[in-house]
Amino acid sequence: MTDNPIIIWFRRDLRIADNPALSEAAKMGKPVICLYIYESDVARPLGGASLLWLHHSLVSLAADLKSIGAKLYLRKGEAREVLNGVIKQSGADSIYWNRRYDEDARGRDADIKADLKSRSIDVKSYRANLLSEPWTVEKKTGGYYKVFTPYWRAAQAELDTSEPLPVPTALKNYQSELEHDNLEEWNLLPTSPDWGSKMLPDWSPGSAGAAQALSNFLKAGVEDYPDERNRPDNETGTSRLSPHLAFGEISPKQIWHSCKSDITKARKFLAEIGWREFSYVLLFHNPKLATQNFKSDFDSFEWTKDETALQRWQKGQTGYPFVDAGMRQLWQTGWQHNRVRMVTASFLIKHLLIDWRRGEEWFWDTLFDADPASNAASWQWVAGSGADASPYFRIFNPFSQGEKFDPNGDYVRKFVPELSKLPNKYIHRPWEAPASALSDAGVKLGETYPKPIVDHKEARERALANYKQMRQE
DNA sequence: TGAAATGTTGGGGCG
DNA sequence: ACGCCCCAACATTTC
Repeated sequence: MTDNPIIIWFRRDLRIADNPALSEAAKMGKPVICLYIYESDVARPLGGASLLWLHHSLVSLAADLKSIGAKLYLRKGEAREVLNGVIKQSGADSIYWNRRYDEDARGRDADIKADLKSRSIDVKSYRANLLSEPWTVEKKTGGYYKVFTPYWRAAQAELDTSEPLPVPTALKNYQSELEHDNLEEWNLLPTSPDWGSKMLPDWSPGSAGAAQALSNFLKAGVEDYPDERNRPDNETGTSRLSPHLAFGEISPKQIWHSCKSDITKARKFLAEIGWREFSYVLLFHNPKLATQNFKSDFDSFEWTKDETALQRWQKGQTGYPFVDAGMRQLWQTGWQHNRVRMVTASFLIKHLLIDWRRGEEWFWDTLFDADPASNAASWQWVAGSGADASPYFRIFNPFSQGEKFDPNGDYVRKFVPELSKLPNKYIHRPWEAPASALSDAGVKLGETYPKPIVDHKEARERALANYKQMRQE
């Protein structure tokens, strides 16, 4: 056997446990070069929140690798050129990686694979971030599932829920020096202003943080998830694993395995893993999922181009406390509770009639968990343009949703502090509060907190009329 | 994983 | 005892 090194190309699989590419490379007994490339030629660059997370996740991965005797090499540039350079410098004769599924990355990976193979480099790719490949679950009549429930029923029979791979122990690190970037020089962290350091105390990027989040969630009781997941005022009601999953700091298989002792108890929670898998099926078969209506009848829909309204939604100044709390939670913490995502997205699309793609872009930029499949599929779900989508007439009421799922107003008070002294009765609808209640709470509508940007009833009727018209055309 | 309008039922107040 | 009205509570329909 030659002693030529193997390159392990890390992408969105920033972990050392249950990492097939890494484990397979370790098995070969050859020196390994662990490499992360900050690709400069991607179709859709990461958003600001994702870049911040990536920085810390890479720091964490480097430490994890160090603990098993390996170094993480960082390089910026076009993947093909970087890989060619590393091969030339190191004499590597193999490259292993874990697959990714968005069209741009898939295309690049396929080109690179063909090119390297033609030069007798051994290229191997693995499934690491999904429980089944998006092309494997098919209907009996052929084609892929476009409705979640039958998809998930069929998929569960085919999921790979085998034991997650352990952290490789016998890793032989490549010993010579290689060209290497300094992470700081990539400038992934925001400066002037440094909004990042305020966001991170809530989070711990990296595999250890992911494991901790999972353990906290399971301790709180996964059996309570079906109800508690709807309560944004309960900080332990959801797993908060989404950013960790998005960067591959934890694998869906590891999550599944942690629930294995009682799958029934965890069924609702695991169904959310199922939605993630389903989103990847949709993305795989619809590469333009983030920019093109899944249902083409929506192509004729005339969205409004109200920049002021868009900005008020983005900054949490719509005058609907529950919506504003959600948008401010996103801006301040890089995350928004799932129940609230449905409400804020519905508000942008249906109350303001703004194109779902504007919302998708905003979430892409501001969410730590921004994911090419989940983000696009979920926005289309709310718009009604997606597969198995929310029906056009489903319009979330921005204040009754708050009253139902944040009954004590704790969530609103946390993120919309200027309303915090309002009594529960009016916390979700300050425009109905009598003048005395407002003045007692120090609220001046239109000054300290905005009046509703649109009237709910009118906006609802307008949305129904517009959607109805589109269906008739 | 919706909201609102409309329909139905049944108890209680009351003449 | 009876009919009538009101209305809450629940069910069904519609968007």
